Amino acid sequence: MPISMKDIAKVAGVTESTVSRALADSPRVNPGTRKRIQRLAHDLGFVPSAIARGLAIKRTSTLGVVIMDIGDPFVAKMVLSIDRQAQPRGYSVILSTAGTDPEREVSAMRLLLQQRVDAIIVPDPLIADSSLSQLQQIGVPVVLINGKRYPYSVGTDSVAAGRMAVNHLLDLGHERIAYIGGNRSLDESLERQAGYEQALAGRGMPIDPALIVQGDGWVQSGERAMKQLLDLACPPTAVFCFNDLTAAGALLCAYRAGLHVPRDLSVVGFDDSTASYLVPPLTTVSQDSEKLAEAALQMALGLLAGGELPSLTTLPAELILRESTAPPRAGC
Amino acid sequence: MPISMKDIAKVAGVTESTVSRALADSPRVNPGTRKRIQRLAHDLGFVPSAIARGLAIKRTSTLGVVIMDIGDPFVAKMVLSIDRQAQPRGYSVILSTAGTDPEREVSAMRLLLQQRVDAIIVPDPLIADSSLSQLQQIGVPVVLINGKRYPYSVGTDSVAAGRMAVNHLLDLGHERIAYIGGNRSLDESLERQAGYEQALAGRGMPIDPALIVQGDGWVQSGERAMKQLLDLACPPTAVFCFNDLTAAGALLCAYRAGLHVPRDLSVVGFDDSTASYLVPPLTTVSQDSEKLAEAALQMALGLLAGGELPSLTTLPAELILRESTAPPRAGC
DNA sequence: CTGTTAGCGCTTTCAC
DNA sequence: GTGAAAGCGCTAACAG
Repeated sequence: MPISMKDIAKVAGVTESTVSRALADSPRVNPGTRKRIQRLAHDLGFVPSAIARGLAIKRTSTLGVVIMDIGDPFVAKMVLSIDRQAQPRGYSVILSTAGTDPEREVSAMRLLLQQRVDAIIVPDPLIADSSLSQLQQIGVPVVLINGKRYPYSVGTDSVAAGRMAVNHLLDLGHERIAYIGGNRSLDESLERQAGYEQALAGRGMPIDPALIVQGDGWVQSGERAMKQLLDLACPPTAVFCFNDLTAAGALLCAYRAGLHVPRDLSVVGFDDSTASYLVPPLTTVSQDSEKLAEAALQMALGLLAGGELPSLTTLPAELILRESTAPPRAGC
Repeated sequence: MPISMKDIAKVAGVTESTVSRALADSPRVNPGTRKRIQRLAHDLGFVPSAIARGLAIKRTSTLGVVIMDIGDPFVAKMVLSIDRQAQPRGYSVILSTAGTDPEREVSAMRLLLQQRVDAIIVPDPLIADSSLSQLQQIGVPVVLINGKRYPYSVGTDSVAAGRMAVNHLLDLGHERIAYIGGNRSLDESLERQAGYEQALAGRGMPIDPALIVQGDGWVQSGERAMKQLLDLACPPTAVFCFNDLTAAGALLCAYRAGLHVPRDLSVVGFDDSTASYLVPPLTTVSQDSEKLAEAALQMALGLLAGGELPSLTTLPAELILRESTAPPRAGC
């Protein structure tokens, strides 16, 4: 069994409270004894019990993160970023995977509540509208990342991001630009699509429904969707994808069709999760996971402290130009 | 404040212990009252405090996972798998990122100990030899994934895996096969390299030091290493890479050099983390993260229960044939 | 079957 | 500057 403050107290010939104070660097303890106790604690290999402390002060310095367990690289990146941001603030991250069932997202939170996490962060939530209201009653602050239907959320400005991506393609001279959506985080997909439509509208270009096809955020669906697009009488010369995985699928489809990217087809992804690994390296819209994590944390801790409600925080996205986009070769 | 057993007890007109028993489905309580209390607890929205429970029984049903925070997709996959395996066993996962500094790996563990995790799992450890001994003294079971220098570890049989990968290339008729290593998990890289050498030796082929080049496990290093190999007077016709990221770099390099994979160059990766997204889809050695996680958990929980020391568990790897390997086109 | 009591390891008034 | 005492929410003997 690990040694406790009581043990230290005994050895130091003081009482437990003094040890507690000394270890907390309280000014209300003689500097001499403080030093002595701290040394002693160190020498004895004392490891304070965060859970006992948590019980006593009713805060655990612990953060819950809920994800569906699908291996979305962007989500993985977010988790790591959240942890990296939490650590210096003295917070530990407890993970809870929910699977793809939206119902389970709430039960995953319940698990975290048992651990008495101080707050909960949910990247790319799949939350049903019906559950949204519950979040407020849950007892601890809940902050969503990219879940704009909920008051407390931080997210990328996906509409602007979509516009930016498509404007880039328009600037290159493309006239038939497709969008492959994803249902992974439906709101997000719709926003990106809105940006797509706005960009086209901005140039007075028509929106061809045949050029909008839904995938599910995975490679395979991207491949399938792209195939469908290429089979069109007048196929697109460029495609904007819901995320990098979808774009990877599009790339693969082009490869199999013997098309060269970007010469014959331009593709742009989203997330910058996997984009730089691909051949060719993918032009993509980058969401800064580090900044998102930081904003989410600040909001969560702000809510904890009972601060003013900053409500929704929106971060800009950045278009990363790589090698998957170029001027179109030919119209149809 | 969340409601407690005491609250329930008051409402139910019984004592706290009865509530505790009822909620634990203890047989030592009247089925009638048990039911009643359980309903009551549910209706009151009772969320048991895992930390109080942990304090009392000295087990938290909590698992620590230490990773360096680099975004290795394989590690991310492992974390998710561990969590997925832990959940049904009633365990929660607490994450602790250590950065790339091996020293911090141990301090990350100290953090987890504060949370009184029941056991610690470390995927792809970077642990210095000097720290290894400390792990045993840490007070809770520590099991490493792919860290064979430590008694308690589970891992892929990387030597066999390397052999398998290279034998595949040999079977295709390749005679100049390179290995691009990684320092990410050095032991692992050396084992994979050993497998490479054994396979060559098995066919009576010489080992050309010029064909072995070290990377660092990242895409860029793979690209750089591949370039170096292609610049050889007599370049390899196939390359076996430390991991998929390295292989992605090799792919990229080939692309830039105008080489077609697999026609002009065969490449095989390792991990199956990112392999299926690539163009062309990568032939790779798959480590089953789910099985690794399961084995690690079993070992950890076994140690916790004071069971027999299963010591090192080795799992087989599987070669996944995709589209990045083919017979060589020409010798040099 | 249920209540009483003590205690897990720490913090925090309130006195001295 | 330090000690004594109570309590955080739960479990676990030990009685009855």
